[in-house]
Amino acid sequence: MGEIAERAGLRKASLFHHFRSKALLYTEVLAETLGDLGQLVSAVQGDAGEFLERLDRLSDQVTAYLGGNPEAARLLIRELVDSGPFSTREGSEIVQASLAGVAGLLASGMESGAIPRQDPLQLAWSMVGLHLLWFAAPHVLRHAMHGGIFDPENIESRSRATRAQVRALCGVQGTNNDPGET
Amino acid sequence: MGEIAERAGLRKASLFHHFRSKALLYTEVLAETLGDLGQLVSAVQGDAGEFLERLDRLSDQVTAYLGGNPEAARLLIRELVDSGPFSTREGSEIVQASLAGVAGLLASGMESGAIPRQDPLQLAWSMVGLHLLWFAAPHVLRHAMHGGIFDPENIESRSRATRAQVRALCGVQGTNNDPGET
DNA sequence: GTCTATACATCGATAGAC
DNA sequence: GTCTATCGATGTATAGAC
Repeated sequence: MGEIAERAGLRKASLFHHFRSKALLYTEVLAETLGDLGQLVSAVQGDAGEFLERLDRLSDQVTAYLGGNPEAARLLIRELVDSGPFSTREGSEIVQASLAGVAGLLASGMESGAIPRQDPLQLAWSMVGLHLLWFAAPHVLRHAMHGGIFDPENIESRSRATRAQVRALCGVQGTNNDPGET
Repeated sequence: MGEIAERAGLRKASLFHHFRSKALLYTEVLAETLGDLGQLVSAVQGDAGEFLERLDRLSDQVTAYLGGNPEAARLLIRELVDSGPFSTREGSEIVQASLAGVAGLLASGMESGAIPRQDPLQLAWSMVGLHLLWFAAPHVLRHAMHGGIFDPENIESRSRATRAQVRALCGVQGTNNDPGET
């Protein structure tokens, strides 16, 4: 809390005036991040159009969001692996709902024949991991990515790779190799 | 350190007799885990046989290891997303080497034509995420998996799904749906 | 090697002046 | 609303007896 206050340009006691506890501050930030991503899933679910197009759109938007909010992926992964307030309280339902949303989207793709039938939950969870972990470990990949993970050029490169990997993971054929599309 | 000492059946001061600092204890545990997994990769690299067979073997062995060591995946993910001692010191090279090992294995599969050409690093990292995150968030998936993630039956189920997902992620066709093999 | 006791620092949170 | 000052708890680590 001391460091947060310092970066915000005030003292620790003043920060406690705006957030009555550390847990409340944390919960507020996390809820916003989780809500943003959940909205991306909901939007794609309600959209019209081919399943694969919607899947690509979701991949792109998630990548853009995580790329534009460098703390988001780390924050989420830490909450998922540690048992934070969102896993013990009713916040757990939010996580479950988000995951079920992704699984439902994938299940609809299986029913329409766009992707092969498989366990939607395991597929959804692997997809979440695929998206999150890339942006959650900046220092591990900094050696290999010139300019760092959050460099706009590298985000664009990751966006293309993610789209292809998500399709491949779902079992869509012939789209794994980087297509010539710009 | 107090809780660790308690579980080990001695007092905190006695634990500090065996490990001179908390960081040294942590480093020792993490190095063992990282070494175990690195050895799995090295073994598969040196093996003979078809690429896809070796890839399946690696998937199975990694799943078995993570399933048999419930703290391993969480430990690794936390070290990767936080910047622990293994990211600032020369331990970073160990992580880089492990990742490069997986990337190298995948690159060899591309050269032999077993899988489509693509960025080996991005593919390797996504594969790492696919393996780790499943076993790193037990409480999130406990609702959906009866008996919990580490139930032997569920580990077996995850092993089949992982093998198929890894192949699919690499771009191998026609293996995504759970095959009839047992 | 293990213990009790304690030094020393940090952290979440509060009290009360301005 | 922000500040200084401080409480109380916790945590890493050490001292020294046994």
